[in-house]
Amino acid sequence: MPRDGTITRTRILDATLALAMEKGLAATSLDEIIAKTGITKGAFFYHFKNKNELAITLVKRFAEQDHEIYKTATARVETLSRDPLQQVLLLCGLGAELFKEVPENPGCLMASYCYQGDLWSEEARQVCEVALKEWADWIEAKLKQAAKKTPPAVPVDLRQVSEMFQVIFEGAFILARTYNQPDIIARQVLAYRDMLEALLKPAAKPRRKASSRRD
Amino acid sequence: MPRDGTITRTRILDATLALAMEKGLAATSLDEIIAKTGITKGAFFYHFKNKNELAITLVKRFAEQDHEIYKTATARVETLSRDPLQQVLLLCGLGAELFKEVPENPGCLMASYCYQGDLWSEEARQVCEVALKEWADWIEAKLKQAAKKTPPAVPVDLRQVSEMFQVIFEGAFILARTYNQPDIIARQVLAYRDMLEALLKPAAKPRRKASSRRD
DNA sequence: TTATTTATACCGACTAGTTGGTATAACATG
DNA sequence: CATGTTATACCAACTAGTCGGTATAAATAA
Repeated sequence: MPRDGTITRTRILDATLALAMEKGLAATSLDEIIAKTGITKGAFFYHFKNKNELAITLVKRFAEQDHEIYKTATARVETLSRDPLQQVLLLCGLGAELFKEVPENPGCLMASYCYQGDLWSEEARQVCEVALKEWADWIEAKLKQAAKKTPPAVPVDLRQVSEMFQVIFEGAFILARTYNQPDIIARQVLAYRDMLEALLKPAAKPRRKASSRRD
Repeated sequence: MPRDGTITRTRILDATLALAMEKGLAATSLDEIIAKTGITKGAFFYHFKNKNELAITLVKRFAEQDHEIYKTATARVETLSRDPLQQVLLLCGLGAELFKEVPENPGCLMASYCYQGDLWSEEARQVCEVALKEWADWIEAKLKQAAKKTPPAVPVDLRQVSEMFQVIFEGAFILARTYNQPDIIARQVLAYRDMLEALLKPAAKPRRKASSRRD
């Protein structure tokens, strides 16, 4: 076996992700990608048959990493609490924590693709849809359990409330960039958490466990 | 004065907006723009000195139109109700109504620019920031009035809750595109409205609101 | 052992077409 | 006419993608 090509391949993907987050993949030329990776045209086209295949590969990897985060995060909150509402609230807390330490260019590759038609193939769309829906499905199940115990004071579509979890992230990324203020992401997720709590927590029953609350 | 160039100018902007929403401005060539407008290169460069100036002009127009919507919408809800919370809830209702009839490519030009670094100049950023903040400012003022009358059951950052209005829209645009399901925009705004109501509306039963939270 | 084969990994000059942008002449209208 | 508006022709730089060739290292064979 010759030199290990997967290293180069990974470096291409990493470089491309960084550039895509910074300026969008559509506006990123292959020359920039190979320059940042430190390889040549030939090497690039050995690993990817064209730019579009690179785009698909990149978003698939992004979705896989998202899936890993989903699995570990949900598993973790399910061990931290037995109450479904608390589990969701904790998940929000974890999400906020993830964006406490601010990444260089906070954003979502899927959202980036959304607004760049060339990359938004049906294949990429489906990958993203699946990746997003698993979060909403999990949250919805939890919220419905919670609502059974303590029905919300106003009639509300719990599916939408669940999908709002993703909506908050995607929207917050955009505001973070527009305001040049990355901490808005964590703040928004926490605000969403608090609104969830107001919507679904038991009214005045003294059976409340002390949950540590950040300041 | 000879022929009226403002017509051509407007047609250029309209064509560009449509293309930018569909595939992103970075991936849209001037040739496509002039083809869609039905003019030639010469006419284009008479009206705009380069592509970047077109981008700035377009986002400024977008922000102006947004400002008009803001003015009429807030004025309208302020006549429809005297209660600040109801005004905000009505504003959400209006927002949902706007996206009931689905536009061809639901989305926000500002968000599109966000993810395409070339266009995201500091000038464009500031235009967007101002446009977005006036909504949040108005909502925040209303929610603070409402919270004075009926404090929320959980401690919550009302500034974040106000900015969430924009966050919901921006995030919902992305989910609408990802799910290929444009009605998610209206649904999300309505879910946000319902959560607002749960957070701030006077309790049906005039019970005591002892929010004793020891941290 | 050593020579040969084979498959993977990579290089960099090249091409055909596209890009944003310019130069300049023609046209319209007061 | 003069000024504002549009058209044609063109360019230099850049684009994605190709192609012939090279380097590496393991497997095989002498």
